[in-house]
Amino acid sequence: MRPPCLSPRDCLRPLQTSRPMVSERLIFPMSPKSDRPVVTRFAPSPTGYLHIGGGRTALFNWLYARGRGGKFLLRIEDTDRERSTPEATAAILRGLTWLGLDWDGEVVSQFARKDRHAEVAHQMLARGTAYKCFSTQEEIATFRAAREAEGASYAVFLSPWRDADPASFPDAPYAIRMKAPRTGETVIDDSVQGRVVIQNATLDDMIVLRSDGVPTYMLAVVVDDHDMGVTHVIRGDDHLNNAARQQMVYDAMGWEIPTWAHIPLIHGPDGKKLSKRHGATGVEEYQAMGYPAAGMRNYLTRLGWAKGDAEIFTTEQALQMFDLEGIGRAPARLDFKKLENTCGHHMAMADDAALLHELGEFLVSVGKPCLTDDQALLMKTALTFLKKSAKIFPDLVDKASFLLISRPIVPDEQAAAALDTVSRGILKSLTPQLHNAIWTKDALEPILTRVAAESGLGFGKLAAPLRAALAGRTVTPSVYDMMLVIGQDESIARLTDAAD
RNA sequence: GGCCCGUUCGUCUAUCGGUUAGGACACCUGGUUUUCAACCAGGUAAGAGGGGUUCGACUCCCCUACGGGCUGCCA
Repeated sequence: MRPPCLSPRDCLRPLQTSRPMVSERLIFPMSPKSDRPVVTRFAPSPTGYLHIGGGRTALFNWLYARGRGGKFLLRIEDTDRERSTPEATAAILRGLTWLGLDWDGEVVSQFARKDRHAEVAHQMLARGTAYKCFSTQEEIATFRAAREAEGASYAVFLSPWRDADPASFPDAPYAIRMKAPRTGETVIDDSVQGRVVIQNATLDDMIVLRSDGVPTYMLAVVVDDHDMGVTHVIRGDDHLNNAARQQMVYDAMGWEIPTWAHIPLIHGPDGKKLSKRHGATGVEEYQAMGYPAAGMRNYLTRLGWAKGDAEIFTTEQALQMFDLEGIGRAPARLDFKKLENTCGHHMAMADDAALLHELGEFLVSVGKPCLTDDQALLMKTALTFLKKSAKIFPDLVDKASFLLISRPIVPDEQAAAALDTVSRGILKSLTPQLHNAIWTKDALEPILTRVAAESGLGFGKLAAPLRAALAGRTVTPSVYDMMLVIGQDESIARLTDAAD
């Protein structure tokens, strides 16, 4: 995977549009969009962090494009200067990177393209598909209030300037409004929602360029998506209604409409819109909670999408399977139990070296000390069995505590109880027999079994003090596994410590 | 208020007019075991409600209820 650039400052460059305004129609001369390579994009606003729902939207876009040999682009919708921050952009890039979603080309700054947006607004003016509107916000408010007073069920603002004679134009600031069709209907042919029909009468002439010359979001998305060659717009269904107005811009400019795919939002466990009170909403919080990225991807892919009974799959398999047809239309709820279970499968499937590496990243992300070289070595060996039962990283660290601690081992309350006088005596008789033992499970097993039998105990009774001595606690991995990992000398030393 | 979208086990979902409505998570029971897990086997559990259409509806249509979204010179 290509290392994505991490400095937002370096990344935010305007999209290279070498094509002059006259050549829009020539960008994809003859080929219908179905023949073109897929281009998708993720376009977050840098107002906070990467929301888990945004992460899933990005994932869907990434899977769809990459699974088809297409491109996945990233655009930061930073036109709201008040709310956009470079820190938020950095957080979004970090979140995507952690999820393993790499993007093609440079990150596009929407704000940096404002001149291009304004240019298109003026083109619309020239084409007669937009007009100058001199109405003030007060006039608009008055208009709406009047209509509502008349009992209108909805108040679509009708600008008096729509068909006004240019000779009557005052010398005043104006906004550019799209001249939207007043009658008929706009049909959104959506790959997820199906055929959605919007009555044009319910839509007003939206502003494409504000009176201060700043383009609006509605115009900017369309221009950017077009210029970036986006073929498939996969985004939250909160944009479904917007799609109708945006489609009008495509029509006004004679541009080819992309394939729409409006996916449902993610809800919290209680079915309400996912918010802070449900706990984690930011992707990075999930990283800090210790969910492995591969498990996270798998879970998020299955949340709102399905292909038969497929539940646990690798990213490569997801790339193969993912399609728009499998996306559901109802919002899905986050289920932490299932997330954890999915992560457990991925933990068990993971390559040891890769897992060790990701564990290191997890420790860094939560500000815990990195493993020492010695610990890492032991961990690498222990991973072969630890990963089978651990689900998330904190789980893994906890199960590995026996190799992270060092002598003298301080037993916890239960461990101390297990190391009573009788048990210590048994350990005392066991230790000498280990000095010359061959350090394999096959060789150790008969020794421990014999000692247990000689003490008149079942092996289970011997295991308790062994755990206490080796790990300082009573809940641990198998005693053989632990002894093999920490080695003969260390094992004997710990047993000797405990026996005294 | 208006418009748009949605509604299958507790949760994620399969089904694309005819199925004993399937799988996964969770839960319960049993097994295995060296503790906790993990693992294995089994079980409980669903078409929001009401009308149509049809020989036959979870599936198609309408209404209601509930949830969500949009309705800005925000994105």
